[in-house]
Amino acid sequence: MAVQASTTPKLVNNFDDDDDDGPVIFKRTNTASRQNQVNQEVKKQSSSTLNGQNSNAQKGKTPVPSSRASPVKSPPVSLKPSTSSAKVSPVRSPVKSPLTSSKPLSPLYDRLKRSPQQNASAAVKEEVNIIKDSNGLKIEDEDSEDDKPLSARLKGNANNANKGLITPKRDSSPVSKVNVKSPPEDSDDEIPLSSRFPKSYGGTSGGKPFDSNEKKPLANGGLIIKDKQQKSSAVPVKRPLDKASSSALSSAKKPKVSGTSDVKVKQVTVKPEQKAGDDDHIPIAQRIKKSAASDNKSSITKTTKVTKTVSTSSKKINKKSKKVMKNSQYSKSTKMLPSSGDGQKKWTTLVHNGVIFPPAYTPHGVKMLYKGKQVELSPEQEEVATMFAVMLDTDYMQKPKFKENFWNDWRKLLGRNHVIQNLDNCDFKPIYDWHQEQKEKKKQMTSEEKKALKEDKLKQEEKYMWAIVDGVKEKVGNFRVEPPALFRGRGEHPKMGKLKKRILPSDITINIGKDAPIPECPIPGESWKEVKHDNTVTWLAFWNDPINPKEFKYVFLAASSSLKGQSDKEKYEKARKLKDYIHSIRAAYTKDFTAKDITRRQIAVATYLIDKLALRAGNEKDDDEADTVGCCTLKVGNVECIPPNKLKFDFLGKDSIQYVNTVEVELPVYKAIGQFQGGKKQSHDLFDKLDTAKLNAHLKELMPGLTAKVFRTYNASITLDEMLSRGTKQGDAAEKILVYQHANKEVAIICNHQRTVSKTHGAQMSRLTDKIEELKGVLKELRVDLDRAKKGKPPLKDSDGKQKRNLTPEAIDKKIAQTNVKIEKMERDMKTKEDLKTVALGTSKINYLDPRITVAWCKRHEVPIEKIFNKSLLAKFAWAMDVDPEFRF
DNA sequence: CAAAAGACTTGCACCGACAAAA
DNA sequence: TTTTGTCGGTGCAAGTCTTTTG
Repeated sequence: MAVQASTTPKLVNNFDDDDDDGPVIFKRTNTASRQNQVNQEVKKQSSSTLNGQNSNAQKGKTPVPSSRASPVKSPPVSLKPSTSSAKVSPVRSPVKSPLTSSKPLSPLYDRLKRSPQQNASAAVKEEVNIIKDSNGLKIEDEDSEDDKPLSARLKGNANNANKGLITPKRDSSPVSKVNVKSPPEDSDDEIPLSSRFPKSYGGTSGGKPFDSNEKKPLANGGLIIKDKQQKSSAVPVKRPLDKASSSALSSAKKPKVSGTSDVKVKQVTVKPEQKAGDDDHIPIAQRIKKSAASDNKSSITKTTKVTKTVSTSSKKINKKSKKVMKNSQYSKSTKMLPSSGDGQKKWTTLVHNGVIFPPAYTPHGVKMLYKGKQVELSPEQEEVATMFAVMLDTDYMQKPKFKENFWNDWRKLLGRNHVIQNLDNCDFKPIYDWHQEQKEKKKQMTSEEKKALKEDKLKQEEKYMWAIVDGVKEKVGNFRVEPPALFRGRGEHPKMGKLKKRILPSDITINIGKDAPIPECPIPGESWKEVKHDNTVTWLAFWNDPINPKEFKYVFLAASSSLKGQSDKEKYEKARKLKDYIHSIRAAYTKDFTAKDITRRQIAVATYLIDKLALRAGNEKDDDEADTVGCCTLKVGNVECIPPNKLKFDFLGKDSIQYVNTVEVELPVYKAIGQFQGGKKQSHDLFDKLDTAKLNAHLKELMPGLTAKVFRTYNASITLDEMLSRGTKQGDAAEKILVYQHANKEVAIICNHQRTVSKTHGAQMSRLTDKIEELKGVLKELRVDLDRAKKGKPPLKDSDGKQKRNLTPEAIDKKIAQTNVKIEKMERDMKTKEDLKTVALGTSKINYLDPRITVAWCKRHEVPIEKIFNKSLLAKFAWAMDVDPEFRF
C-alpha cells in the first residue's frame, strides 16, 4: 500500500509556458553506434518504438491504480497551482550554455507520439507478507524521508537554469550549434543538462495528436480514470524501510561526522542563497542558461503534504506470528533495532531455500560431422559441441576469438588423440538442425501443453522464489544457478567462446540466518561449499564465476524487496543532496581548470566531463576484458580537439556501446585537454595522473558520500524533474504522457542508453512510407474531386472504375482535412520511431530517474501512474508511491 | 598506498506471451 | 487465422565503489 494515494490532484496549470526554446535539439544520430554487438541471428526481432497506441487500456490486466487518486481527491486543489505557475518562468530560453553544446541541429525531432504504452498493470504484487515473525522491528514508515529534504529541497526552487549540459549524443554532426549565451544568469545550477527542450510539445499538444486511432476521446477521459481499483492491492506489505538509515544514509561507516554535518551544511551553504545571487560565481558552467528561474513554489506548496502517510501503518500489521523461526533472533533483533546506526547490518533474520540448479545434461545423440563423417562423442563432449552448434547463426561465428576460445576448451574435453583435430573440419549442422527442430516443436505445442509445462516449472521453483527477511516474505531475484554455456562477452571480449562450466553445489556458498534451517542441497550426495551467517551483506548465495574465478556471481533479493528499495531510495537521496552542493562543486572545478597542479587540473576537467556529459567514472580494466573506457580511462585518441573550442568524443563505453558526441566546451577545458594530450600517443591515457580512486576521494571531500556515479543519477533525475515541470501543459493524460516520454528520451540520450535497431525496423518504416504515399494519393484525388465539385461536376471514377458518390465541396473539404491530419500524424509517428530506434528508454527509468518525481507528477497532473510504470516498476518503486504530490527532486 | 577482494548497481539482448494488424 | 510488433521479464555481462590485504 502505500499508496494511498490520494493525492490530490490538482490542477494543473502550470506552466504554460514553456516554450521557447528553441533550438535545442538533441538528436543523436548514431548510426554507427554500436558496433560491436553481436547480434544474433535472425530470429529475434524486436523493435520497438514507442508509441503504442493503444495503449493501455487494454491489456489484460486491470489496472490498478496506485497511488493516484482516489476519487475523492479530485478536486483540484488550487494550491498547487501556485507552484506551478511559478515555475514557469517565462524566460528561459533554451539555454544552452556555454558549455553545452548543443547538439546539432536536428530539429526534427518530433514530438513523440502518443502514448506509451505501458499499460496498466497493476497490481503489483501481492504477495504477501505474511510471515511472521517477529522481530521485526521495523519501523514503519517510509515517509520519513521526505521530511527532511523537503524543506530543503523546496526551496530551492527549482529552477531553472540549466546548465547546459550537453547532451551527449552522439551525433554525428559535428558541430553543434550552440548557442551560447551566457547570460544572465541566474544560476541555475541545478539544471539539468539538457534542460532545454524543444518545445515540441507545445506543438504537439496543440496539434493533438491523438487521434490516431480511434479516438478515444481523450484518453482517459478527462478525468482520469481513477483507477478504479484499489490500489492497495498493490504493494504488499513490506517492511518499511528503516528510516534510520535513510536519514543517515550513506556514509556508512563514519557516521558522525559526515553525516551530520552534511545535512547541515547543505542547508546552510548551499541552497538558498546560492541560487539567488550567486550564480555568478558559479562557474561558468552554470551560468548559462536559462534564466530565470523561476520557480518557486516552494513555500507554498509545501504545505500540502500532509496527507499521505496513512497507508503504511495499516499495512503493517504483520509480523509477529508465525511459526518457526527462531526466537533467539528476537532478542537480537530487538537490540539491533535501535540500530539505526548499526552500520552495516542488513538483516536480523533471513530464511530461504537456497538455489535451484539446471537439469543435468541429457544427450540427444545427434551426430555431428568431422570431415564429412559422423563422430562419436561422449555426453560431455556432445554437450559442449551443442552449445557451439546452437550459436551457429549468431555473429559470434564471425569472430575468430570466439572459435579459438571454444576450440581450446572443447579440445580439452576431446583429448589430444580424438578424431577431431581442428574446428575447421567440423560440421555442427546436424546438431543445429536438431536444435531448430526442437524449438519448432516447442513452439507448436498447444497452449494447454505450454501451460502445463509452465505450471510444472513453477511448482518446482516456487520454494526458491521467496525468502523471509526479518519476518517479511520477499521475492528472491536470481535463484537459478547459471547453466553451463559458452561465454558471450560483449564487444571484442578476449574470453568470448570459453566454456562456462557447470556450477555444482560444492561451488556455492550460502548465506542465511543463524537460526534458519540450512537449505537442503538439491543434488543428492553433494553439499554446499560453505554456509555463512553474515548479516552485513544482502546476498543469499554466491559462486565463483567460472570464466573469471576471482569474481563472484551473487544471488540477491529481487528489486521489489525492501532491502533493495531502501538502498535505491538512499541512492536518490544522495543525488538530491548533490543538488545542494552542485553549485559550489561546479565553481570549484571551474576554478581548477587552470590550476597549476596537473593532477588538480585533471580532476577538475574529469569532473566537468562527468557532470556535463554524464560519463561514467571509468575504472581500470584488465587485459582479459573488453577494451572499453570511461572518463578516467579515456585515451588521447578518444577525444579530438576541434578549434576553437569543441571536443569530439568517440569511444566505446560500458558494454562496448559507442559514445560519439561533439560538444562545445569552455575554453579553459579545451585548452586543458590539449595539454593533457600533448606529447602522448593516441593510446595513452588522457588523464594520466588520475584514476577513479583519486577522483572519488576528491569528490568525497566536496560532499560526503559523493562519487562519480552520483552525477549521472543527479543529472538524469533533475532533467526529468525540470522537463516535466516546464513541459507539462494542460491537456489530457495522453498529451502529458508524451511530455513524460519526451523527457525520458532526453535522459536516455544524455546517458547514452542505446539499443540495437530492430531487424525489422527498415521494413516497418517502408511500410509506413507506403501508407503515407497511399494517403497522399487519396488526397490528390480528393483535390481533383473538390475542384470538380465546385464546378458542379461529378467526381472521377475511383481506381476500380466505379463512380464515387457525389459530395458537396464542404464534405470533400472535410475529408481532405481529415486525411491531412492522418498523414501528419503518421509522419510524426514515423519520425518518432526513427528517432527512437536506437534509444533505450527503460534503463534510465529503472536506474536513474527518481520514481518520486514521476509519482508526484502523476498525482499533480492526474495521470494514472500505471501509464508510466508497469507492474514490475510499481513493485520496485513501492517505496516511492506515497510521495507528496509537490515533491520536487 | 596499491592491488585484490568483495558487494552491489547498471545495461543490453533475448525470449515468450499477448496483441494488433494483415 | 496468420503475421507482425509490443512489452514485460529474465539472464547475465559489465560497470562502480568499498573494504581488506599486504
